[in-house]
Amino acid sequence: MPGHRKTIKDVARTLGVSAATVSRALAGNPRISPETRQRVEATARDIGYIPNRAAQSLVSGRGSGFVGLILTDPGYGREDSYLGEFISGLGAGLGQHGIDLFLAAVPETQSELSVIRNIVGTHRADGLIIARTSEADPRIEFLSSAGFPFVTHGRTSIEAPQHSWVDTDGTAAFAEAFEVLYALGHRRFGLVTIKEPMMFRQHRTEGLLQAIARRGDPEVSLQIATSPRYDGARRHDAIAALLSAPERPTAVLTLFDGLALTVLEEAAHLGLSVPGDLSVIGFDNIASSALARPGLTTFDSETTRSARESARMLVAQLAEKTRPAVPETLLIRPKLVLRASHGPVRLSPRGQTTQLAHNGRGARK
Amino acid sequence: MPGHRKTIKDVARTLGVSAATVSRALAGNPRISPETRQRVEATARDIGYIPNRAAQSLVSGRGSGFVGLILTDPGYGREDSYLGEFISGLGAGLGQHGIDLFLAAVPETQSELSVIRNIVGTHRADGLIIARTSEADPRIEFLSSAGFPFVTHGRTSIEAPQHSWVDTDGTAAFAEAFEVLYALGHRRFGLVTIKEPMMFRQHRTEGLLQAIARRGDPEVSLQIATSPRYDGARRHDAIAALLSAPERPTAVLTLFDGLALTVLEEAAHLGLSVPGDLSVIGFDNIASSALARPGLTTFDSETTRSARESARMLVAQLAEKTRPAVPETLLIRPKLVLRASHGPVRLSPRGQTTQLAHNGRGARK
DNA sequence: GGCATTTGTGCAAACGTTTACACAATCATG
DNA sequence: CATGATTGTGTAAACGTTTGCACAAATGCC
Repeated sequence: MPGHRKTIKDVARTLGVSAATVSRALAGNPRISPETRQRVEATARDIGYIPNRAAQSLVSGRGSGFVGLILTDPGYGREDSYLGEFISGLGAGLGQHGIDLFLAAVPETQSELSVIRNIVGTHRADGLIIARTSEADPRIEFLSSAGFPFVTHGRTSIEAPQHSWVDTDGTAAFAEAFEVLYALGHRRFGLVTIKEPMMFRQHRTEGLLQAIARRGDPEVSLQIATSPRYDGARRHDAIAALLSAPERPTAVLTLFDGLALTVLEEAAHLGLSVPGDLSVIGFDNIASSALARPGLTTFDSETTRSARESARMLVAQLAEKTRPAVPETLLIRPKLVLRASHGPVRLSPRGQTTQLAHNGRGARK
Repeated sequence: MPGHRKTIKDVARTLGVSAATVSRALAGNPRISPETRQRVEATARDIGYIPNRAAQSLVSGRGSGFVGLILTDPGYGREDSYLGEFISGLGAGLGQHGIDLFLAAVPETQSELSVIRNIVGTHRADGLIIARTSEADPRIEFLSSAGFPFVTHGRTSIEAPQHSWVDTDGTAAFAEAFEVLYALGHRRFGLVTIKEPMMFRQHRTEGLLQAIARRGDPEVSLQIATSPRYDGARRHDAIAALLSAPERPTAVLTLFDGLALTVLEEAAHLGLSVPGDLSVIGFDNIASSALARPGLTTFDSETTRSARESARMLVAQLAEKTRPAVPETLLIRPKLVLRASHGPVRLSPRGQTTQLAHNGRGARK
């Protein structure tokens, strides 16, 4: 059977030219006559020739045609649809350019960094997408020094960027949330945050603190509840404590919707009406937020769009031979999705507020 | 700079042996003395030698080390966390075997089948995972006839399998749901289903119909509401119609949780109490189901486990040279997650029920 | 019409591996 | 001590492609 895969030589033979000519014709080499190119392309298609990528990349050192995404976070996928949305966006952004997405799982026995090192070493991928950056991120340091193309979803520092990234402007969003609530009369604020040093934690928190400071209203107070990211029980406890404090906040911002939904639950549990007794604003606009009672006011973080843009940037980076002197960055402003979990403050009978130090950091309950 | 990538020759040179010896030693060829193997391995590690996969697969015809997953469904990722969970499971299952996952997006301009054909042609992947099978699935036909290794998540036919698959036993689950509700006194049932001819639709529906037929109680009736899968408005309409029928069902099964949540919403809208006036059971146990009010009784479909098993099967298939005569299959029995959306039927004042024809198919409203 | 230039093509080497075959050294056997 | 088996290693070809170099033919110029 001639079931064997067609090679460039087969094309050459049927056409009576050399393999070199076929190679050049297919590569669009200008030294091949247009007429020959035509004939080559036709026969290549006819006999079903498909270039052998292994051979190609062996000789030309050309990339693998893959862009990698590291699958690490065990909470990925379970809690929300972040991963699904992100991947959909990446796939769409890359597919247009004939690049495929390659997912590397991190086995329990290995560190994420070692997986990255392996990918870089083996050239398994031509570039990497790094999701969910944390505050001190060794991955980024390694990739930068290795000169490997990558784009992060999430910034790492406020300073001038050393690499390309796409991020959500959590700073602006949280400032906006504060202003909306302040305008509704709220003065006692709560923030539900996580222990883990993710960049988005830092940005969103700062957005809130800066907005409070900018306002400069001494009546504004802020109480902060912190819990581990994936520990449901601790999360409930922390939030319950926040809501049952004697001077409990009348408005609570949360780092992401999952936390806000828990606030909603705890509020119901404690007999607090939302938004009557308590306003709640989340972040991300996950599917459950629309279904919550009351519907959660939150920010749409446009994960899919971020992913598509990340893909675009990485592809652009791969196309250039050298790394761009000044990396491309994109800050996406999340849109406030108004639903029913926020409203004007209800004048409480015993309504005195805690003082706020002007450095912007509120008293910790 | 010696920044060039180390080759097998570098190892050979530093050791004073031939490249062939190094290759054999690293491959575990038994004709190499243990002592030499030791030395080779040591120096290889020392100088940081990483085999060039392109060269390897060029000469040995060995596979690419990738397993592909086709990203097609635009609803993927948005509605629930299926994609995220599935990918996490796949990654975990494959990572253990040093195989990587590769995601191919389907551009709007191309059909999924052409993408698959391309992957098979280019040997971009050694095997494929096909998710969410539909009732007449050309993908499966093509892959089967091409002799390409693959595993599907979801069956395609009830008959003896021609290929390996992992699936969720929706038939048994829906029968179980029916029995639970029947025991609680329900006789008027509703089913919310979708237009699209997915396999899981068929299996789950049949499970319910069979259970009804088995019961043989002429008092049992079934009304069916159908809507397009992703059309929220039509979905609401169809469900509202079902719930406001004069002889509306007292218990509603839905094909998946998304539909059940809509039932919950519509019930609230119509002033029906759940589970007092209406029992609802979903399928999949998505995150929102636990947060719904009342908590949704549903089945846990164990997506992650399915994915892990799919990966395992595919890896096993790849390891064998020939396709197994009798494909491996796995039917996972979903576990009923009892929450608060179902309960005993409330005796209605005007409680006569529709007759049920004995072929098991109920009257369509 | 001779010469330089342009244009199109072929030859052969190279990329980093694996592997069939050959061969040298060692060893047991008679 | 010759013989054959065993053991370990080297040689060289092959995988399918790209590309530097050479070269023949066609073209332009004086």
